[in-house]
Amino acid sequence: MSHTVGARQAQKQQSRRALLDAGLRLLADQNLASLGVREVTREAGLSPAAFYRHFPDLAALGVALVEESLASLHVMIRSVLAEAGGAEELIDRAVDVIERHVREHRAHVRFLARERHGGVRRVREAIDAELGRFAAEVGEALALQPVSRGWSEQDLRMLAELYVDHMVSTASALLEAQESDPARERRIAATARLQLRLISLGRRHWQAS
Amino acid sequence: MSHTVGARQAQKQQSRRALLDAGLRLLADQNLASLGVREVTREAGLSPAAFYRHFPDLAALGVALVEESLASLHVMIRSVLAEAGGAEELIDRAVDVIERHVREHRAHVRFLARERHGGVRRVREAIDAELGRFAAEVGEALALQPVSRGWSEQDLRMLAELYVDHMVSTASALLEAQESDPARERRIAATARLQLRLISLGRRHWQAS
DNA sequence: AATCTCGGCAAACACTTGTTTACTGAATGG
DNA sequence: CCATTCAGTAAACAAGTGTTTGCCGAGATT
Repeated sequence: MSHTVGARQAQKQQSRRALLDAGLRLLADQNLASLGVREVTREAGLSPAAFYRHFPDLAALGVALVEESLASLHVMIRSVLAEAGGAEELIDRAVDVIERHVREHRAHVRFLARERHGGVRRVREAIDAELGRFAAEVGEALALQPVSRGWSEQDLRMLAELYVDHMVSTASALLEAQESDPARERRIAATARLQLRLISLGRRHWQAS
Repeated sequence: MSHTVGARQAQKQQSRRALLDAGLRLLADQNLASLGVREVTREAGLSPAAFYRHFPDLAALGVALVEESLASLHVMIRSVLAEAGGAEELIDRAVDVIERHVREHRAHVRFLARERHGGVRRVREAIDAELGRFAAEVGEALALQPVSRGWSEQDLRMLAELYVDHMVSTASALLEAQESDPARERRIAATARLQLRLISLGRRHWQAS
């Protein structure tokens, strides 16, 4: 009758969260490949054996973190694409959203940047499968914009990938900037805006060349 | 009288090379942070203690690898910038050179991609200090091109960074493509060319907007 | 109320780890 | 040719590792 899932399951979820959080915390200055089961359980306040009640592997924990991290990223992307408007406002809004996202999900973003080319194959694959899906989504959104009239499927895809790659680069750069120099952060954001403006300029003259 | 540096030093250099090569080999599917001294020396055919005759740290070995990797990258960049020509030929040449570079220095490129956001601070810093220097160098080269007449310092810098980031993204993508799908490699190269063309288009209309 | 499920624990397994030690023996230099 | 330098070694150190085992005791189920 209650909408809760049972105290049993709730406690299990709590432990699972503790493990994920502990992992995320430790991965702030470490690689997934160099993480240890004992290390994680110690940080989470559980016994080593408890880990195996939740994940078979550390790689599995990594994949779970990928899903989490990309869920929030997904929300972010949609919120940028949803609002229509002139190119300039869209650019400003996109950069603002990225900036805020990095600030509010620092751990997740760092995790993605670090493990995207990291040493654990399954995690790597999970990440760029999902980034590919992002590009597809961005591509569909671009297709709806009037500027894209007459663009081929391939052209749209390459533009979408350019945007996604640019977003990733910018996020990575912001990550390191935000925790040291606050002025550096503004400089990076400004650069990103200029770059997006240049791309948008190229876009307007595509095929008209 | 002989131009050799002495059998003594030569043997030491040989061991050092063995360590670097062993490290590079192991880092093909591992992170620097998860690498072990014993692991490296075992792979190199030396005793564990021998390692400390060459490096104080594994991080130091990492930094040495960064220097190696970026030396070859540096040569590559110069070879792209040296040849003048129309925008189209320049783009084709740039992509070709990147493609070849990734094929011929797979281990180095993978190392850079992996450790750029990896878990070892000193290595991370070494890498992006050097990438910053690249951007500066590219910026200077761009300034000499006629298309850049009237561009501010800041604009040149942001364009250079856009190019460098794009190069890094492309190289990373090629890395994974080359060792699986050969058709995928061509698709990535084609996409990169399109993206560079779009950027170059934006460049021509900058400030003329 | 009795039974079952199952998340968590402590302990034990057999290794692997980084680093220091005292040493050996070949190239070096006077 | 004798003394020195020094790259490389084997052995030992304490400390950490992943994973399995049997067990407990609190929810869940009947």
